[in-house]
Amino acid sequence: MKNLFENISPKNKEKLFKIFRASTVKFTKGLNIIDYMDRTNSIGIIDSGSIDIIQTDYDGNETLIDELSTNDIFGSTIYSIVLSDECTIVTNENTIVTFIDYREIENAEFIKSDFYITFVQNLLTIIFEQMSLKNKRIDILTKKTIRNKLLTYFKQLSKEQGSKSITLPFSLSYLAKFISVDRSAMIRELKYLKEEGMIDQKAKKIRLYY
Amino acid sequence: MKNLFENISPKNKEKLFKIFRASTVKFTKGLNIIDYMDRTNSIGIIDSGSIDIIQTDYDGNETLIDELSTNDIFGSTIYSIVLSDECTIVTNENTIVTFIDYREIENAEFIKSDFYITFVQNLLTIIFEQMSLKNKRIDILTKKTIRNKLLTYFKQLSKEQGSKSITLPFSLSYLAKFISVDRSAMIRELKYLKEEGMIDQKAKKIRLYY
DNA sequence: ATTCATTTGTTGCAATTGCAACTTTTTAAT
DNA sequence: ATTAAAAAGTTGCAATTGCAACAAATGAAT
Repeated sequence: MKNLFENISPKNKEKLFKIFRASTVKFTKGLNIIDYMDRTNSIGIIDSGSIDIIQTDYDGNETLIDELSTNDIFGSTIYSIVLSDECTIVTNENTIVTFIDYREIENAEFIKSDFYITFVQNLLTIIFEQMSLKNKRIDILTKKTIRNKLLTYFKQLSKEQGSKSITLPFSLSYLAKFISVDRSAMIRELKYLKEEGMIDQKAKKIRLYY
Repeated sequence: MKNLFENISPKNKEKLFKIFRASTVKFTKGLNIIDYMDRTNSIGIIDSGSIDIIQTDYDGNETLIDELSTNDIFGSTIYSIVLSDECTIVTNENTIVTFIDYREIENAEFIKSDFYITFVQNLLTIIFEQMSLKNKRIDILTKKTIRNKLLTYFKQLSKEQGSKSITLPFSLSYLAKFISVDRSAMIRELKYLKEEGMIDQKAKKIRLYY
């Protein structure tokens, strides 16, 4: 996976930081990042660690909007919901984030240097990757039954891993959140799939027979 | 909404077309676009009209993966599914598409001109918009009941339109597809919401009371 | 080694949903 | 104005799902 500053020397990285008013910040676990962000014009890219984006309703209910990890991008332009008042961005662990000022990408008429272009290209690559991930998730979420959601996800993994034997990148509990279904109902459905001989599954190892 | 060639003169637009091996193609209704695309490295941006992305399963079932319209972007980088063999991209109406060769964005070391940067900035803006749209849709799709999907969508619209009285941008039938639920079940749920006094709804006009 | 937390697995039950098969209304096309 | 084609709306019913309330297993931390 591409890094935002791939193929850019430390010296030029520093220049870019100045141009984009960028900063890399290390957060400890459990912090609310949102105060560190310029509320309207900055985007954050996670270098390492992970964060939760949580929305608090008018009636106090908390909804987990998204869980982000390495290379994920967040900011008002991307999550229009996010920077409204009812939103919290919390680190799940020690997390390093790079913030850049989005306006400077838009208004950088003066920059015609190689590293600027490299940077923008890197950014584009990361964003395309993100788009692809979101499309894949939508592909799953639009399926109407738990069974079809699971099968769609397994198919995606199988394609990525180039095999009918796949390994889940996360726990079953997390999978249930990812495909947005009740965990116990999902495990019940997995059982049915096993009984019908569609799959073999033991912990994170799954073999597809379809 | 921003156009890909916003603030770029016709002359420079032509130069960009050469650099990116771009072409703008007019398609009549019902055509399969996919043959016009370089299978691996080109992305298409819809200037006007609309297309369906359809996946055909191993057993012949057709699934509508996405319906795209003005400013939407498609291509192997974005829909990893798309350019596999089982995929068709069909125009719903007369449609104009601009294809650009993605490699040239990545390898354009030689270009340091203003219009190049403007172009990349426009592209970034469009992609950020797209990301935001996808996040919003995911926000809806992750809700577990039809009711919550509807309320989430209405809330989004209400925010965009700055009012508790909103106008749907498309038909109810399309809305059902968009939030991925059975149409008749959705209309039933709308009825309940009306009966409970949560909303008023007549055709595409909806008033929220929550 | 033991404790605590997380993850996995199970099941009954009520609520929600999709599906099918309709009718009615609205919109578009000649 | 007439016809055709979408869109909207209705309802019964079976299947799927979420929820709650558990028990068991696994993993991490001291």
